[in-house]
Amino acid sequence: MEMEKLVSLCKRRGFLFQSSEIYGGINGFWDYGPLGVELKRNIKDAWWRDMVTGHDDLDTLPGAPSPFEMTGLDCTIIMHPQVWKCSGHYDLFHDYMVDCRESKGRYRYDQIKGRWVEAKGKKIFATAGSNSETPEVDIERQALKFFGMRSKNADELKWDGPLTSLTTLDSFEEVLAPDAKSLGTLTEPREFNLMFKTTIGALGGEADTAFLRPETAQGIFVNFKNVVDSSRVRVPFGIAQVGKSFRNEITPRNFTFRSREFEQMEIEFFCHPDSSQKWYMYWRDRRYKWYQEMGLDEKKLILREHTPEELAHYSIGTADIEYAFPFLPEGEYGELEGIAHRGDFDLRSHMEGKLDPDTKPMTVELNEDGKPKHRGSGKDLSYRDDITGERFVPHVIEPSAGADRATLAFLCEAYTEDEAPDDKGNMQTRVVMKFHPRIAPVKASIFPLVKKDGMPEMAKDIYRSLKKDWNVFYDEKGAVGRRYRRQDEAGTPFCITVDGQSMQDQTVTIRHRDTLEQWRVKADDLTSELRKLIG
RNA sequence: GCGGGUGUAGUUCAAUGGUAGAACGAAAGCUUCCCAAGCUUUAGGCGAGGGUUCGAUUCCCUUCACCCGCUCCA
Repeated sequence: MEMEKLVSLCKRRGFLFQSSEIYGGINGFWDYGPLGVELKRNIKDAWWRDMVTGHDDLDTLPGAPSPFEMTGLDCTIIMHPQVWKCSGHYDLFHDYMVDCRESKGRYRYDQIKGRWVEAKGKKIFATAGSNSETPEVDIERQALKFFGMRSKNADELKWDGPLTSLTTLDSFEEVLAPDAKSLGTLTEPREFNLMFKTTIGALGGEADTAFLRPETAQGIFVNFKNVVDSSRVRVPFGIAQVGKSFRNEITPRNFTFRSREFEQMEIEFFCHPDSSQKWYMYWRDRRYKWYQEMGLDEKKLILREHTPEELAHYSIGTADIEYAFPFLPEGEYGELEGIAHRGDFDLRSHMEGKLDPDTKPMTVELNEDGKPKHRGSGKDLSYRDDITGERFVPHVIEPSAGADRATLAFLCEAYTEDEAPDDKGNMQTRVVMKFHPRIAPVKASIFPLVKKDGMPEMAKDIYRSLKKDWNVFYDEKGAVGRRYRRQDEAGTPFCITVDGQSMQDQTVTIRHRDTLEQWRVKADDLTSELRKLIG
């Protein structure tokens, strides 16, 4: 499927529009149209229903180590700035980048490593980029190439000092960039603010700077104690939240896949440290299955465990659920959801001050004065098990899903072109959005076969009665075949048609979107029939 | 942020230094007893700003957006 066809259908049928389009659009922001808003809401509702309100607290679910509880939360987008300092976002999101004028490459300032080296009477700082697995080797190769030397003469290179970061240099004059052939091609470090800044108060100055949240998760962590104190939940339990987040992506790309304003569906699941590994595996497998149950093709979906090098050391595991989006090259997948084992990093950071993830066991990161770099709340966020009497800081499993990415995946998955006969029996290309009935924007469309003989009246009655339970649509205009095809493009799974026989025996036909099959049911049974079909 | 490409109606496209056409789609009506192509009618557009010119949708500059590659993706 070509992506342009889907993008054009989304615009044409009102799934997705570019934000602020009449002003020329704005990069990285997208609006959901009349059909899109229903689709996305259905996805979010299905998630909330399946994970939270529909959750059975009493029994042990298949694959789960024990029964558990689920509850919800809805917190603000703007939070106390200290939240982002302790979460680590403040430091991580203020990356300095340098660009190479020669290679056009861009590098994280602090991740370029290099060594001073002298040969042929010239001293340079040879470097390797952050993606280099063998920086020492790459740096030597760079140096040899620059000096025009062969590798057998490598011992003529006079190294001065150990591998060090570019950040230790005052000037880039003598720097040989990772992919450059000449010296001094790097620009000055420039700050990239990956968090959106805003100002609190009409007169706010620098001291009143706040941030739009880059993830919903932190709101759950900072409310952990509130939820425990107010809701009688016991570990293990999860807190779910759906809401907007904001990231100043450097390059928004691929339709809505990488947007600057986006919506997340996140769970923070709190459990005992001893059982966290099992819970991690439980959530990973359960969430993977969920996408398949909602209609994503198993063959286009992978569960990718992060390699040990990708993991934060405090994490036992992180897995991505990834989908083979059509805009990606063959064999590549895009992340829909990440399931991360986060240990006690977050709760402890909000208690004690931002932890240094590179220490083991983790200790609070200190500044030059030996004080915490970012102070925590000082509040006790540990949990006491009333039955065992044990007190501990729970470990956290975080299934973090992108609502917009899920919506995009379902749109891509649904887009189908097949062949259907026209009124003369000739086969015609038919565009069908094959959404799972649960997420289809419109559940059913009701038509009078022709606009006379009492059919519209009966069809309208049916429309009104079904409207109480579902988003249904009524259409009496034009040829019925045209009306069917219009609903196919909207992804409506069922079309109900009132015909001549209906006037005699009060039955109507139901037409299935994917099979084109039709069968008759009593008009009075439509609600129960649809309930069966939609699930 | 860099390089390349593209911006004309809701969509897909055409033409032109003298203010734009088509197809499909949409709307209204007619017809129609089951899968978009029957009839009539209607609405709708040169991404934005500036310049050159008597005159710019067309040429030039800037900008914005989209696509591809690089970069980035905590």
